[in-house]
Amino acid sequence: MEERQISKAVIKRLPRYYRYLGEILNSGVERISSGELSSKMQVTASQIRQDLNNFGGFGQQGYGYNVKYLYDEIGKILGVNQKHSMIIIGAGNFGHALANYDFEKNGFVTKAIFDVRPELAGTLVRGVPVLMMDQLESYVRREQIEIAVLTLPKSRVAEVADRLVKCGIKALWNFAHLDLIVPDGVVVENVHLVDSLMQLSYRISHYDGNEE
Amino acid sequence: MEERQISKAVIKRLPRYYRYLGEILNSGVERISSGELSSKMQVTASQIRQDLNNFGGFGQQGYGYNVKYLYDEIGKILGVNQKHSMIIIGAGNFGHALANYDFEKNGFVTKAIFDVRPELAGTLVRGVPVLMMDQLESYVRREQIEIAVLTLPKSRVAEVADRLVKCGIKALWNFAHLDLIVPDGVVVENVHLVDSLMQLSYRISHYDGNEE
DNA sequence: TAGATTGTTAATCGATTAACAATC
DNA sequence: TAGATTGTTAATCGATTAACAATC
Repeated sequence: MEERQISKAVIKRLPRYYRYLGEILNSGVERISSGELSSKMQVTASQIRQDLNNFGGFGQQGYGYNVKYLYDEIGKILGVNQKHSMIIIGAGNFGHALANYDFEKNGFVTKAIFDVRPELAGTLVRGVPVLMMDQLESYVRREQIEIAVLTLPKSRVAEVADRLVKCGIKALWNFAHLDLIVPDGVVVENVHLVDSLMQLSYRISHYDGNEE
Repeated sequence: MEERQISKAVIKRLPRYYRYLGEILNSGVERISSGELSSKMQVTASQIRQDLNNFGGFGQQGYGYNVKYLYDEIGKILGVNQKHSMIIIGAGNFGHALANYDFEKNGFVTKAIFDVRPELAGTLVRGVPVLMMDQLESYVRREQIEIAVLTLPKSRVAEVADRLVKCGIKALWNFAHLDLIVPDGVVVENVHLVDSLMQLSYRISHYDGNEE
């Protein structure tokens, strides 16, 4: 499955390209040059061309890029052309918020929410059933769940992550404020909100202009 | 206010140093060398020393770093030694989740939540009052709010951001999936959950080992 | 064909790592 | 004093930008 190793910096920019191209597509524009896209996105045209050429030549000299085609290709690279089955662990405020978020248009389908509180058993959140933690392993195996969203208390995350890994989860989207240790082959993506807020705070006191 | 310009990469690592040092401090350890911290955090000792020396010499040759002192100093650099007043715009699921999150221990105090729905007026979320959007400007000015958390629909974010900027907000913590345009002097930090999920998806299909 | 714009190589810039003299 | 470990300079590595030949 391996093409040339792509740098983290490039991967991080892909969703942003995808978003802009989606908007441009919706506005009815058919083709775009790296120069035009560059001025819309505030990145260099050179970087756009370099980034895209990591994955192949999607453009055409003298013409530019076909917006629809490029959008679809980046979608494929990101894997959002496929369905990804997802469960949320923790039916707290955050779990609820994520269950109500519309990730489905990008292919991420939330199948169930897990919690320990018996009074939630069988209830629905936006049509998604809340199940009990003792059903976790059997459910993940049976439904071939790919992604688990971890929105449970820090103290319980490591143990739950272990259980998920043991029943073959592919990826953990971790909202707890700690670094998970997982075996090779399991992907972890962290959303450390506190870190984000601290960076904001840093920038308030050492003002240095915007944009990462 | 300007010391030497610090790179984004360094700033991004600071909250993680802060978190590890906090845990080490709690475990009762008094001093630590860059080498020890390096093996705990999976970064090079060289990077730790370089990063810290952007802000001054916090260590001592032959000894290492005093954990408590270093922890406090990084806290000061990040600005989490001070109180930051915060409002949340949008009392939806996400707004609720964030209002319930314990940011206060790091100095971020949520003062109010704003929404347009009249039926929410005067209600409380974890003791925080829900106010109506027509009171936004006067409240921000009167209470000298520093940070606004934007958890409202994409279509309304730009307009609200403008209003906040006009009444002197210092920073926007933006959860909407778009790039805000703000004047110089206002800080924007984005939390693009969809982008994070797409990176996860990319990494599932092009498995490449972990850690950013 | 002439003009435009890509794909790609080369140059530059910045960030990370290594090395080591300074010093506790 | 000898050993440890920092602070800092130098070397390396990687990412971004510039330049341009290829080509539609």
